Order: sequence, then structure tokens, then C-alpha cells
Amino acid sequence: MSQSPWQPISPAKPARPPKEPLNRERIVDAALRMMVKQGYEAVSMRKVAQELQTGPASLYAHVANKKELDQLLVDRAAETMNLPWPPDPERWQEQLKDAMREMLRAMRAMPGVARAAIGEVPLGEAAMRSTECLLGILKAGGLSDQAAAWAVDLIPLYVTAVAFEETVQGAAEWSPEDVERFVGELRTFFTSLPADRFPLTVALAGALTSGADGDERFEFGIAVITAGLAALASK
Amino acid sequence: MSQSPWQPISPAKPARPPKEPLNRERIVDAALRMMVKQGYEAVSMRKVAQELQTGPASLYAHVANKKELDQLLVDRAAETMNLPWPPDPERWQEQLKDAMREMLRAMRAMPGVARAAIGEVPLGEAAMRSTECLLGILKAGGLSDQAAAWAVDLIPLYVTAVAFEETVQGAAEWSPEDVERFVGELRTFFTSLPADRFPLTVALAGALTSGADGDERFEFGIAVITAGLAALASK
DNA sequence: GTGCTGCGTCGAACGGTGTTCGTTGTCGAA
DNA sequence: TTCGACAACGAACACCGTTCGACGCAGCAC
Repeated sequence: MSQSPWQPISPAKPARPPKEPLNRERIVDAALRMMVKQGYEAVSMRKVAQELQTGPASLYAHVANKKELDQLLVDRAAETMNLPWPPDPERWQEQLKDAMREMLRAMRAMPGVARAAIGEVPLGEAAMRSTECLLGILKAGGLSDQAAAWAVDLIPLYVTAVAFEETVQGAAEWSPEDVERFVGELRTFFTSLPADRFPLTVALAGALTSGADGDERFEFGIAVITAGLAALASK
Repeated sequence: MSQSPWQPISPAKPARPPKEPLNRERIVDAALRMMVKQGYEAVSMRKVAQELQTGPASLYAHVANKKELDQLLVDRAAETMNLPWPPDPERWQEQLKDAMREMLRAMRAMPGVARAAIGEVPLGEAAMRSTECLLGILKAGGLSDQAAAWAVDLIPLYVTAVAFEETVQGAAEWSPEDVERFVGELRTFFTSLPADRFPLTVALAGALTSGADGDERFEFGIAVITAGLAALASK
């Protein structure tokens, strides 16, 4: 039978779905798109499935569960980090700071990835590469094996916690004015505390609420950690 | 009509509930009991209501939402901390470490509270008292106002992240054997990585997986932070 | 060519979650 | 005695992660 000029009432192949088959990569791609645009909470198995025009059950043939999907997203973020290499004993402190800045940059670029990463040891390939890199820098700094190992636990913990805090406060996208309003309210809360019981909090209200928007606070944190490691290394 | 000797078909007062009225304190008490026994995930508005023999809607007359309940639980934990006082410029580093140890102890005593605290600035009365105390110690250490303010953000961030990591890994109660098995698997994973691409990770597999059970890792962290703050203070 | 078998797909359902709505019952003030 | 305010709460809404079981199709053995 040749093709009729009219639309066939019941098409020979009833809308044979021309969609290419599902796979891990397509799932992670879709989840990543959604997370970048709408944050961690917006990524559910159902919504990812919907984005791929299928049902939630289909995902489980390629991904063990939500936690594994989270880990895959974290590793995607880790892939985008380009960390200082090779380690240079002369500049290890600056390299360490650069590495931490780069980790934060990567997490900020994918809002929600910090939420996915927190409290889970990331064991993906890219994450392991960053671990190896950090170990190199720390050993170049003269830290003992044990100190380097614990530091490599401490450092991502701090960076992830900072990134997480940022994306929770701005869970829904906050405009700069929203942030300013929030900080202002916080400051008036601090200054309105009873000065006899909270003298320092009242006095330092300004300092306590500064640097919430920019990178100064994070720079302070990485300065503390780097200086602390340096002090322990030279002992 | 006087009382009939028989059970009235429809009792005059249908089992007038003799339960005392709900209030914030009873709700927080119940939630705390459940969280200590079964962890953060076990505390849902429904389960708390069930524990109090009522429906979930009843709670909302006393608590704005789950997040507020979480904050109340965090503040309960903060109440149990007794932090070093008064600040002593001669011993501020030791006082700071003691304060961090005490914060971790309090969070460990209430598994799940770290999960409730993470990513939210705790503003309850007890939490503010601990902030005030930390500020005192840090100012005694000679830190600038701004440095003290940022440090008071960094310190709970670290302690909370450590406590959270601990309670996530052992979400369901893990026996010591379970922990050991998990650590063993992690170590074999590290050692089985390709040695050409991950030489340090393979070599330091032992160090990377040590101290997961005890306090050594945490002690290392607070040593780094204290040393870093001391270095910045003396500049 | 035929039949079978294994696997990816996926609609439906299960048991949970936080939260809201609208009714009910009680109690204190007028 | 009436009224109004408000705590209590059953039911429902819109979600969530995950599992079950039916279905259809590809590749292989015969």
C-alpha cells in the first residue's frame, strides 16, 4: 500500500516513539539542567522523568536511586573544576587557596550541588582526581601523611558547607535587594538584643552581618585554614 | 435527667479528653525524644502529632512550620552546652578548643540536631548565648572585630558539618562492626585505584581512612582552626 | 522462519511527607 | 445567655522515592 494523501485514521505505526533510548547520561543531563535553573529541591525523580517524557519508574533501570543520581551530579560538578597542577612547594599555600576558590566557583555554578554533596563522601572519578590534587599540594607543603589525609577531609567539608549555606539562604532566587533586606533585618535583630546580656553581639552587629554577599568571608575562612595548616606543618 | 445506671447509649460527655492542652513545650519535648531515639528523619509533623495523640494540623497552632520546629530543637541542644566562661586572654586557645568540643558533644548527644542546624543561622536564645561566648573568647585572643565576627560564623559551620557527617554515615544505627566494615571497604577502594593516576591516594589509603571512629580527626580540625586564628590574630 | 527469553519501558500503586481548609467544640467576656 | 475567639483536628491536596507487574521488542537458538 502506497502512502495515502490523507492522514490515515489509524497510522500504520501508532506514533512509533522516535525518542532515542534512555541512558545514564541523558538522565544526568536533564537533572543537571533542572538543578542549575531551579535548585536542588526542584530535582525529583518524577520531574526528571517528566522532563524526559517518561514515567519515574523508567529511571531506575539506569540509576540505583536518588542518592546515586545526586552523586553523579556532584561528580559532574567536580569535572568542571580545573585545579592547580603540578604542586609547587614554593607556592603551595597560594595553590591551596586557588583550589578552594575553584571548588567554590564550581559549586556556585551549579546551585544545589552543594546540597547533594554534603554529608556524603564523593567517590566519583572527578572527585577522586581533586582529592589526589589536594593531597599533592598538601604534601608539597610538608604536611605529614596523616595531616594531609585529615586536611583533605576538612577542606571540602568547609567549602561545601559554605556553598550549601549560600544556596539555602537563597533557596528561591533572591534579588540583591532581598539579600540586603534580610541582612538589614538580621542587623537590627542583633542590635536590639539586651545589651547587658549580649554586649559583644550588639557591639559587633555590623561586623557580624558584613561580607554575606561577597567573597570576603570565604577568603577569611581559607586564610584561616591555610595559616593553620602551615603552622602545623612547620612544627 | 439523672444518671442512668446503664451505660448511656450516647455518653453525656463522649470521652471528654482529659489530656492537657497542647503547647510549644510539649511538642518540642516529643520531637526531641523521637529525634534522640531515632534520628532526624524519624521526626515528621505527623509522627510528632501521633506521639501526642492528635493530628498533624493541631501542631500548626503552636509552631509555624517544620523549619521552626527544627530551630527549636537546635536551641534545645544549645541550652545543654556549658561553654567556658569568662574568657581568659591567657588561655583563649584552649578555651576555644573546649568550646568546640562542647558544641560537638551536645550535637552528638542529640543525633539529628546537626541535620536540623545545618544551613540555617540559629537565632534562638541559647544559640545567641553561645555566639556571645565565642565572641568573648575570640576578642580575648586579640582578633579584630571583623575577624571575630567571621570566625564566629566559621566555627559552628565546621562543628555542625562534622556532626552532620557523623550522623549521616550512621543514619541507621551502625554497630562498631558495621563502621569497621565500611572503613575497610573504603580502604580497599582507595588501594585498588590505578596507581599511575592516583599515586598519593593509593599510598595514603591508610591515613585517609583512619580516625573515622574516634576524635582524632576532629581534634585535628580544631587544631587547624585555632592555629589559623592565632596566626591571623598576631599579624 | 519460528519460538523463546531477557530486558528496557512505564502506568499504577504504596506508603510516606509538609501544609491548608473548614468544621467542631469549648470557654471566657459581655 | 448569647456571642465571639480560638485551639483542636479530620480530611484533603500536592507532592515525594520507590516497587510491582504487564507489555513489547530485540537478539539468539533451533
